[in-house]
Amino acid sequence: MDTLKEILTLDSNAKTVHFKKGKILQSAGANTDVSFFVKEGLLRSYTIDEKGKEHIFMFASKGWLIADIESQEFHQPAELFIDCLEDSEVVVFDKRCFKIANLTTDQLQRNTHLLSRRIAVLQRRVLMLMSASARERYEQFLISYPDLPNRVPQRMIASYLGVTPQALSTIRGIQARKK
Amino acid sequence: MDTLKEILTLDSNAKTVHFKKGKILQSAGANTDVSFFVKEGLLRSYTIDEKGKEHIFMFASKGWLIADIESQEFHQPAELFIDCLEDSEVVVFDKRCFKIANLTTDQLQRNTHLLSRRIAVLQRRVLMLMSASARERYEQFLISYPDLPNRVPQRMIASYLGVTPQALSTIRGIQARKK
DNA sequence: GCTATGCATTCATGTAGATTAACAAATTGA
DNA sequence: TCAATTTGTTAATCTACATGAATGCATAGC
Repeated sequence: MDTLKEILTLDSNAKTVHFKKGKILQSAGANTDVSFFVKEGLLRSYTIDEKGKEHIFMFASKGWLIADIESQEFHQPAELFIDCLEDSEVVVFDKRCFKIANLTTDQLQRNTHLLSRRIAVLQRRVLMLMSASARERYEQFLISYPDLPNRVPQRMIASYLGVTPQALSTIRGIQARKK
Repeated sequence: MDTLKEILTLDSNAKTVHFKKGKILQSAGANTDVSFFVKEGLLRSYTIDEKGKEHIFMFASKGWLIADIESQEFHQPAELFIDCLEDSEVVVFDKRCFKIANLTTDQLQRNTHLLSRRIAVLQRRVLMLMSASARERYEQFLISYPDLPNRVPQRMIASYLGVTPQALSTIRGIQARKK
């Protein structure tokens, strides 16, 4: 929970807030002046395309940061929605607290490491989306996030994987029959 | 070119090397103790899947860093190949130079910004792969990287987009006829 | 300069996964 | 507690894109 300690020391305005399941914390089109740190519970970020279809970009459980980094970096309105999949305790803090000049070297280093790991996860995600079949992506997902299938509806896992709920159901059916 | 200056002051072993087009700088399976900064020319990183098919992860032209961040972060053998698409001048430096304790705050901050932008680019890439058709991804690519079509063979653009060269050719044929 | 290899295009066919729909089971809410 | 909604499953059809193959051009190597 080092990240949490840092945030609290960095941004005196950061506050822990309790949100109910279903609460929308950020909507596409809004400005993106805050980020979220999950103390307890489960959040997700997602887009809605022109056809009204949801595409889940990431899940964030205990200990994770979640934010629309693309929009923050390019100073544009949010592209992602962020909402609660469970009742959650969330630290809401100003994204700029990571850019204040008087961060300690230690804090910046730890931050660098967090960002690098996020890049690593995204690198894998891109390569999987480009080269692996839906079944392979699902199997990899189960290994990477073994607790999520118990916590989120299957259709959201499908959305994260980039397939329809029907396709994922079929994959699971085939796998179950193989045993 | 601030990045270059930083690298040279940080890693006294960093050296500029000239490579010929086609030169492979890193192979999958090798250890990943170095990163590459492109002073001039064009590099790319890519995987080769079980069927022997290439999937281009990124292009790096003048001013870009390229490395297998996933493998570096998780201390695993490289998953990506890196090679030269043009005769190139490249600064080869130890990745650990970014982790040395005595970086200045300013250097770390600039590094943080570089990493954030990379995340931003990857976020967009993931969302595109999940929600956009091949044609839409191609049109977006032309906007984001207008110079690349003149510098790399079309089949590599197809590989970056996650489609076959034939599919991209068909898309271009349709677009040309529409005009 | 000529051959060989690689590249882009086009077409015929195959297929993973989307779409649509119908139904059963689980969850939610008054 | 019971109706209403959401979720997961299965199946029939459709479609974007893959695969494989043939052809014409460009490029590179000898």
